[in-house]
Amino acid sequence: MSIEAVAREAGVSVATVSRVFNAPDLVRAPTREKVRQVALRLHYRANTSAQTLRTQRSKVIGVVLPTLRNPVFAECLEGIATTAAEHGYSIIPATTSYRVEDEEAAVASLSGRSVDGMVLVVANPATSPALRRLAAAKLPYVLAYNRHRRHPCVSVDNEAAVAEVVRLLVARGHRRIAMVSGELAASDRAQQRHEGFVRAMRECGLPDGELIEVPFMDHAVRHLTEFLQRRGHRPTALFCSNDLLAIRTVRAASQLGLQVPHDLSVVGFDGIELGGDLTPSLGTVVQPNREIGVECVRLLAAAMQSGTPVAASDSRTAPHVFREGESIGPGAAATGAPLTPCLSN
Amino acid sequence: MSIEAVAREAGVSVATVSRVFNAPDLVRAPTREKVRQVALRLHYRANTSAQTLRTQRSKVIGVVLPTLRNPVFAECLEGIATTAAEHGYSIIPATTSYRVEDEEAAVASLSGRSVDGMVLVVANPATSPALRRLAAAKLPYVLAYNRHRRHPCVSVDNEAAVAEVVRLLVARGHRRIAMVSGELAASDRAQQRHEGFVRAMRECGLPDGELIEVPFMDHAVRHLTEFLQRRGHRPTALFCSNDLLAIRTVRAASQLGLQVPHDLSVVGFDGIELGGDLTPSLGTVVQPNREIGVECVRLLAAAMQSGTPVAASDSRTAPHVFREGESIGPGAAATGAPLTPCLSN
DNA sequence: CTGTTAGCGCATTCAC
DNA sequence: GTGAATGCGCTAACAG
Repeated sequence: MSIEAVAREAGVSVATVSRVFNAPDLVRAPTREKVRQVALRLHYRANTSAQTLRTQRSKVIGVVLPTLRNPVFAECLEGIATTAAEHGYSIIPATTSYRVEDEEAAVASLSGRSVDGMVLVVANPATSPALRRLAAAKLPYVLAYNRHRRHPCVSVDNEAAVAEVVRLLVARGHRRIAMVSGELAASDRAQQRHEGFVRAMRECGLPDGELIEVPFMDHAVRHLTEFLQRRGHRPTALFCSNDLLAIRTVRAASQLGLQVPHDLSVVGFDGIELGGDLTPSLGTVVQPNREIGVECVRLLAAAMQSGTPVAASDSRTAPHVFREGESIGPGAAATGAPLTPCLSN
Repeated sequence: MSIEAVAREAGVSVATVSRVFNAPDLVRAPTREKVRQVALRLHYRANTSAQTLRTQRSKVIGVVLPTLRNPVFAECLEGIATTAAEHGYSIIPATTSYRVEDEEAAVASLSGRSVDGMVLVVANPATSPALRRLAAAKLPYVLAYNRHRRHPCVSVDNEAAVAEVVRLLVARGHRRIAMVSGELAASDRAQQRHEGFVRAMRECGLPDGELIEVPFMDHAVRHLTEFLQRRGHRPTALFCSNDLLAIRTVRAASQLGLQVPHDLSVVGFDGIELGGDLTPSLGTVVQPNREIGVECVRLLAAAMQSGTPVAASDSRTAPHVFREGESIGPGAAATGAPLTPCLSN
């Protein structure tokens, strides 16, 4: 089942067989058909390693992401995989568990696999050593979810999205709004969303919104339960930096006997598919997770085609949409207080 | 950064450089160190394609699964990826969207990538043409979640697990129990779980449990809503063939004003991580999804090491555990009716 | 212990 | 249009 076997069986040279698959036009139709037939009969499949070695192009895209346990990334990877396949690429995923050192290791490992390009979700593009390496290796790459002016990124406008959420909550009468987040230091997304939150609260003339930082996802429920218990003058709405956190926030509330949304409104961010099927359904900022993956691959494919790296200026801002959900109710402060100016936006 | 460059720079032959990385013991310590240092300085990374071409082993495991949008498979893939990495393998995943023809395509594509082995989740091992090919190609493979005596599988005992669920529901007073499933024809798991359901109901002396078949996951909620509405004498408990379905069942109930678990108990199957954080938390049969992936890779690694295919007799039954959840309440029929014999098991 | 050498399977000049 | 020959980078004999 090597090219040579096919050549022999078809009574032509290996070069001709190669041409039949890589440049059919250069081969006379009868010869071409003959070869194709023989190849089919012998179940011939070109050896990818040999092709890669010879052409120096592997037709493989490396994918680095934090974890598949967060549906956001699983959905995105699905988009990446599908689109890559459409373009004739395979993918090799590697997960980092949010560990920066693992980002480097993953990039190194994938480079060794001589991938043609990479899609990655890093903790923070500004400080990622993995990215320096990539750039140095002149390997085309695109970041997903990250957002940085010096790197090619596909992501939503986190700050704008959060601002919309805050305005919406305010419009519904909420005044005491707090934000729930994982460690801010852990990712640029968390920082940007928090940034947007702080700014939007200010613009709405509200006191600085409190930040509830949950260090470990595993302890989120306990952490949040304690917070909600401790606070005397409880927030009427919690904006969560991601859907997984939002789901846990709902649980924490319920464990204290608080009804969502009656006693507490909860908003998420990410738009994981499950969210809409939950009870109460999760109000959230929906990112087009699958499409983000798709777009990353498209950019990458174009770059790999032309042999040029993807430029930072090729970055795309993916559209986000707010999805209404039953987890959001009217604020207790529906006292007819005057609407703040920011609502006119 | 080829092996030759390193050899030249270190003043040794390429063979020595190769040995330093593949059989260090064969090289005198000083030489070894010298080479290592040079390699490090030159950022040398062995070219995987060349290695593959030469050794005929790619150190890659192909993974075929239905979708990453079901957390079950995402969790499993995470286990596969991690364990593969520990064994020095990369993975190339391919998704089939539950389409049998895509299973074949995926296997073909991965074979072309000359993977050393494969982990797959197929619709039905008994009828899968993809598996025939694999066996013919003498490529070692392991099935995850599938269960078939003629193939090496890692899976839980679906029938036994379902029987436990039924008994538990009966013990809590439920008598009218129905099962919710996707298309039975779509997978052996669905069939086995249904099989177990029917048998357990019978063993408990209950009338044949009704089956609610939901053809498309997307319409699950609507479908279930209609069912619950239509039925006069409604079941008091619904056993769902998987967690995604269970979540949607809860939603359908809630849309009709039914309280879970007060008016209806819902049990799932799969044990996706999210389930425990939902409100109400999801009672379900927990499969060790990550571990299933881990075990598949272990079996595969052993086989690839020894050059022998994985035998059907190497199949493992992964332990399942029932996770209690708030979605399960007492049956309305807590009338003090005598417990059925099957409860003594 | 180390060096020389022959392919692994293929794409791609360069002749014809 | 087609064939012969070269080498991609590496490992595994085999020689020394």
